[in-house]
Amino acid sequence: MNDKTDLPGCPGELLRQGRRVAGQDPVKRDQILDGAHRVFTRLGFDASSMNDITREANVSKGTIYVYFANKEELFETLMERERQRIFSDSEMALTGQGTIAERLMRYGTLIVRLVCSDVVIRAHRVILGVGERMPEMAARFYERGPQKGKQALALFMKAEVEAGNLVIDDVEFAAHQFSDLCMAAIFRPRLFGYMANEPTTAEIERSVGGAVAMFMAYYAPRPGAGAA
Amino acid sequence: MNDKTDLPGCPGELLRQGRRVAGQDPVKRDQILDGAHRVFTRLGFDASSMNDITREANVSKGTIYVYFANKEELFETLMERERQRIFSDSEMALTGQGTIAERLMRYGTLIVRLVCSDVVIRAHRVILGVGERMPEMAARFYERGPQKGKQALALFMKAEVEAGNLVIDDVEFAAHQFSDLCMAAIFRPRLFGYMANEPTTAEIERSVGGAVAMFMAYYAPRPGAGAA
Amino acid sequence: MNDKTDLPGCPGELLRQGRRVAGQDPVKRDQILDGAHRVFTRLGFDASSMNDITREANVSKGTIYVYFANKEELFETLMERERQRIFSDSEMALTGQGTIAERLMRYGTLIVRLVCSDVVIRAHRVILGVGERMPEMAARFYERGPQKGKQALALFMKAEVEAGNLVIDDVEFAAHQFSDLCMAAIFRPRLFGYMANEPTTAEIERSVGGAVAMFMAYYAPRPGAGAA
Amino acid sequence: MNDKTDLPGCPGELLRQGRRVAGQDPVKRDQILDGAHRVFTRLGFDASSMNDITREANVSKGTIYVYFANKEELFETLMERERQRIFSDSEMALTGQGTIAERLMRYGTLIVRLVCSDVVIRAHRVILGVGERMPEMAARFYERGPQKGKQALALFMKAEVEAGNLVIDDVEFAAHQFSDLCMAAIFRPRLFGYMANEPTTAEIERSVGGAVAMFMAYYAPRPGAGAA
DNA sequence: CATGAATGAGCTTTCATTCAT
DNA sequence: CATGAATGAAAGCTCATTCAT
Repeated sequence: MNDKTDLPGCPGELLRQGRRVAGQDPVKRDQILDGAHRVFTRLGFDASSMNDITREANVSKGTIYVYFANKEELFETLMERERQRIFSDSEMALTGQGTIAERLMRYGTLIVRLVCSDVVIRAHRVILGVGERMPEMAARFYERGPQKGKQALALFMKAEVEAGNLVIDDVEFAAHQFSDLCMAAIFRPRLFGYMANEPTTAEIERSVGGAVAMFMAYYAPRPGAGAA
Repeated sequence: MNDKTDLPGCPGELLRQGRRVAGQDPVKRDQILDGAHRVFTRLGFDASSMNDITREANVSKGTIYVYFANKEELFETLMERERQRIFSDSEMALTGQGTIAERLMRYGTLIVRLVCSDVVIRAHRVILGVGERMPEMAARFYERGPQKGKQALALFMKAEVEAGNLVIDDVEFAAHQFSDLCMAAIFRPRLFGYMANEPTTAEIERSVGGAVAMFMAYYAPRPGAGAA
Repeated sequence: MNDKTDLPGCPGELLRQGRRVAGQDPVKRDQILDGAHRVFTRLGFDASSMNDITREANVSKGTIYVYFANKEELFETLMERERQRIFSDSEMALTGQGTIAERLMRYGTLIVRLVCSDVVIRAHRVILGVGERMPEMAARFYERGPQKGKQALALFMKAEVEAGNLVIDDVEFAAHQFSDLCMAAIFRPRLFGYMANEPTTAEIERSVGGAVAMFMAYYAPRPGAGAA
Repeated sequence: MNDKTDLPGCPGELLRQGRRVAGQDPVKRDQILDGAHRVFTRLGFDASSMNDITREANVSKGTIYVYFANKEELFETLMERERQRIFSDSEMALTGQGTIAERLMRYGTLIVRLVCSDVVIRAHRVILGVGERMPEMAARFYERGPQKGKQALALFMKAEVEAGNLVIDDVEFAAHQFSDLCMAAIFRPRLFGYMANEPTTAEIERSVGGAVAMFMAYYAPRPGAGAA
């Protein structure tokens, strides 16, 4: 997954050749992004001032503008980085040992813990908050984030269907169903802050357990019973 | 000095009797809220200026401040109004004729069409965008909006469980499951703008149909087969 | 002292003829001035809003503009009224029984108590605060207020000089000297708020007593000693 | 968010060491104060807008807010500076050669010329104009300004009393008396703008001369005559 | 390169004044 | 006449961005 070629923070090939980039310090760049992350997730895009970021990142104003053309580019770069961090290894859970149910359980547990974590929920809110004004960015976040995880899940399902272990007509749709079922009573309450704390392991287990049970009841062929 | 309503002899008790302030024009008030709605959903809270609203609502700056103490109060009032508008009659769908599946189908169709509509999705984004800074407002929106609908659904399920038509251990949880299943492949893509248009009737039917099928397969007792 | 002919609040002859004045209610007019007085002395001219006055006077905005053309005219009218109230009867103290010293004592006591009272000190501050922008008004306030009192005092002195009881070259100057001596340690501290409370009778007595003693020591001819 | 100095890495301790804020330009600071002085003394506190000051000081709006947190702080800083400038060396006049009368004459001349100068009278008006709303500031101005001068005078008198050259019971009171006597016919008319121009040398000489004469007549022991 | 002082457009909010009722 | 809702210019203040050092 070579996402790097169209990072918003690196607008075009010029950057990798011209003198602006020469000598840029990736450590300082990350330092800025780290500060920006704290500020943006706390205040949202508009309410965050470049001064806030400057203070939080412990760099000067001018320095930020060396690394990022403007506030929006800084924001987009940051969100790109966050997306990559968040959704980097969700598919891992599907590989490995165990029954289908066990592997689904592992996968569901991982994504619920991940997606409903404080940091990810906050990132969601920030992105959604500017979704109307930066539509491609929000769409891209979804496409390369959650959507990607579901594709991996769909591929897994497709393999199991072909192996005769599952009976699913539309695996992409089923992947969506399973994912959303896993966080059924969690994701939206978390997003709105109605559920203040990260879900406990017990809560996650129960939710994902319910999802797996329901999913298997419907999609796993039982002797003498068709599903879809 | 702090003189929002511009009423000199406004004795306080009168204010809280009928309309909010004696002599205020509810039509103009709604006119302001309508303008504010257009602006806020387009730009989000912070990026919307009072001037934008002034222009969109076709009232003067001062007039807005006669009806609303400040930008935040205007926003909160608006969001309250939107919430009430949106989630006023979702439970209707559950009453009326038909089998359980038919009624669930009706309910699911209604909430998906509603919650995933452009206007509601935009309202969600706006609220989520300020969720970090106005946490109670976002939480209240969820509690009195989506949460309420789910409670009605849970009550319906409880009745059917008691009638022996469904076998459900935790109806609240099951209500969440059903709701989220209904919009499985729709809500999140819509929220992020990945799915640009409102779902078609066909898409909704398919999604809700899948949810009903899965739900019934798991929670409706079949002769000789236990569920939970 | 027919001051009424050039009251700022009665701009010209038109008012006394045209329909604007016909039917104006002097009670309501005073009601407005009373409210304005409370507000202006509390906040100063600029920081007082017409709404504040409206609230304090318990009249509507429009009503104020029936009686006064604008904020400035209201202010000037008020200050004119206050001046007349304050400095109406200071000369009384000089007439009546008693030695020169006794009468000076009476006069001094009266003006110190008056001029250093809370209400007059506040009026002073308000007028001085706008003195740069409404110079004629402030000057007129002084001319027809304090200055007038001093003229009465000078006349008294002149009479006593002619009677051979005092030896004074320039009575106007001596009147100033006596007046300022009376409030020597009081007026300026009061004006700046350094002396928070109105002077007590004892303080006044002492201050005026000192003034009289000093004045008499210098200006009253003693056998075998010339003064000025 | 609240970011007056625009310094990101401004660690707090540095701020209170030398100049107020590391890197701030004292020349520009004075430039702002000079402009503010012109505007404030012309219009008073409330009627002076930050834009006026901006224009008069020839700096941008933002720059003012780098040096001063808000309008009030700018004003207070300015008044503090003016106070120090005005009342820095009034006591000098008392030291040096000459008889008591000569030294009093010198002192009186100096303070009258100073206190009744255009610039000081204007400063008085501005301060008094906000005295009701910033009482401590006005009181402090008096305490550290005029009051201080009088204390020096009182000390001088005390020394002369102890040397047997004067007979004064309460030197502080006498100092007030002498001071106010010096500007008897000048200070108040000036304050109200009734005396439009700064007093001439002749006027001052006469006024102070009268004060010295009166003061000495009362407080200087003459052979065979007691005073108080 | 890094810095942060300077800019000025633009923000939210206030208020003297008007005028339809 | 009295009322007070409406107006819109102007207030204090912020902040993304630039640029001399």
